[in-house]
Amino acid sequence: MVVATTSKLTAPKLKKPSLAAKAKARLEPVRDAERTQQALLTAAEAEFASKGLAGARVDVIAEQADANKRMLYYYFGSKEDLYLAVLERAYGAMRETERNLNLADLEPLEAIKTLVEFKFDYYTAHQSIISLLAGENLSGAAFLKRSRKLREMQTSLVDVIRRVLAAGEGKGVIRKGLDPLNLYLSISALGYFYFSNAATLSVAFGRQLLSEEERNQRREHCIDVIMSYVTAR
Amino acid sequence: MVVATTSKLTAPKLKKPSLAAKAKARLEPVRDAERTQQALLTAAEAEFASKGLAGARVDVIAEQADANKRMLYYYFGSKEDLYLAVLERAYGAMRETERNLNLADLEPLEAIKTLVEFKFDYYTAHQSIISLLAGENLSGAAFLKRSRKLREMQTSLVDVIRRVLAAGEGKGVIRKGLDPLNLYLSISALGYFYFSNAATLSVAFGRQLLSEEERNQRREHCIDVIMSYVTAR
DNA sequence: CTGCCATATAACTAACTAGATAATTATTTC
DNA sequence: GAAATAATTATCTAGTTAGTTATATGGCAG
Repeated sequence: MVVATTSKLTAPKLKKPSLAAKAKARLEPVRDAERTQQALLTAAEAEFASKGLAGARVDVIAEQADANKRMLYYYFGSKEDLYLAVLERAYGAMRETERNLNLADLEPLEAIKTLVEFKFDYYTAHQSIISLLAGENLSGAAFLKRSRKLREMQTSLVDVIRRVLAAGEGKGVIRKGLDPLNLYLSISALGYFYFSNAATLSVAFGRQLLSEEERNQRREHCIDVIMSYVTAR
Repeated sequence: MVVATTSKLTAPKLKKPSLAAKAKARLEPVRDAERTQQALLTAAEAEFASKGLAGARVDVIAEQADANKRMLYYYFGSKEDLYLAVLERAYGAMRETERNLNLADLEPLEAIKTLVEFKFDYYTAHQSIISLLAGENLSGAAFLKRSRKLREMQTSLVDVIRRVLAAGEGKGVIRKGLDPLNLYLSISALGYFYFSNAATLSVAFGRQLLSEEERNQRREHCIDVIMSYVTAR
């Protein structure tokens, strides 16, 4: 049965259907600036998250987005500007979601617990933000600093926590004298580290840390640590 | 006064004195394999830590080490092998120091506190390990996995913590039912995150987080969080 | 003193990669 | 339905970078 194998040699190269071609088949417009930009952003997020800014390849991004490389430059100007766009989108989305928690409306202890759960669950669902942040920190936050959009996003979450802590103190349910910034850092840290260092930790402990079971245990543990820290006794 | 400026044009190129030249002046041997290797490793650690594997430049490493680039290949084979050597040295040193803490010899609560302090202080003194770990995690721990030396280094620290917790439970000073692995992760996390994400956090909060004062506060906070979690009540 | 070789240097190259050029085609506008 | 515009493609290029080649020399064994 040589037929099957020879077909590989004789058949014309099968070009994988382009995004435009697929769109046509679906009766969507062949040319769609918005769709192409989103496809590029999404592909770029995956590439930058897994390889970092220096390790990422613009050719790979274009290919993964089913777009011509020229479109990347057409819409984003340069590799670095594309990276910045990815960063702004991912980081901005996280901050936005965070803001919408409306912690001030909850009972103080419930508000703290909600924040711990949110942080953990957001990282679970959006692990690329971890990689992007890690890469950004490796470069001294060069791009975060450069971004007007992100600099202006200076969170007021610490102020929210401050009010929550004050309310809790007043009701006698939260320890006195807690520092809201350090508390926020610790809440972030407990969740972040587990995801950011899962790869090396899994090797160090010879154990798959990211399994669903381990993750649920870790989630409960994080809540436990923070709640036992903030609760008045 | 044109003299000073023209000298730039007429003077022969000033070669910066090579490592060998300096050694000669000091009456040290001009050729020293060990010294060259260490210089390369040290320069590489700085370069890999600040730029990551992909962003690092072998030419920069050689130059910073006052060595010829060829020596890098002579002693380490390739950029990746040099990176692995850096990783093994830095990671190995941390694990080695950790092992020497002899936590089992301390009172249970004192042992936990010592570990928290150690982690925080080690990161303070060796911030490049943070960057190396961050880079390694971005690549899914590809190199850590590849390293026979590091894989064999599987820490027994969790077992030590397990024994410390058991002893503390027996004496009634430590909460019952704590999970040693999650405790170790949390202790690491509280210190690590503060350093690994200092750059982006400083932008997000418009505040220099790494100042000595902030760092000391953070250190106390970390101790406080962990001790209030583990202490029986 | 001399011959050897580990250590070191400088100059080169092949491959890669971000970005540019220029021509082409779909969609919109009037 | 023609002209204008926006989106897209294939191909090229200049600069960079990991790794190599060829050559030189300091220091030690004998």
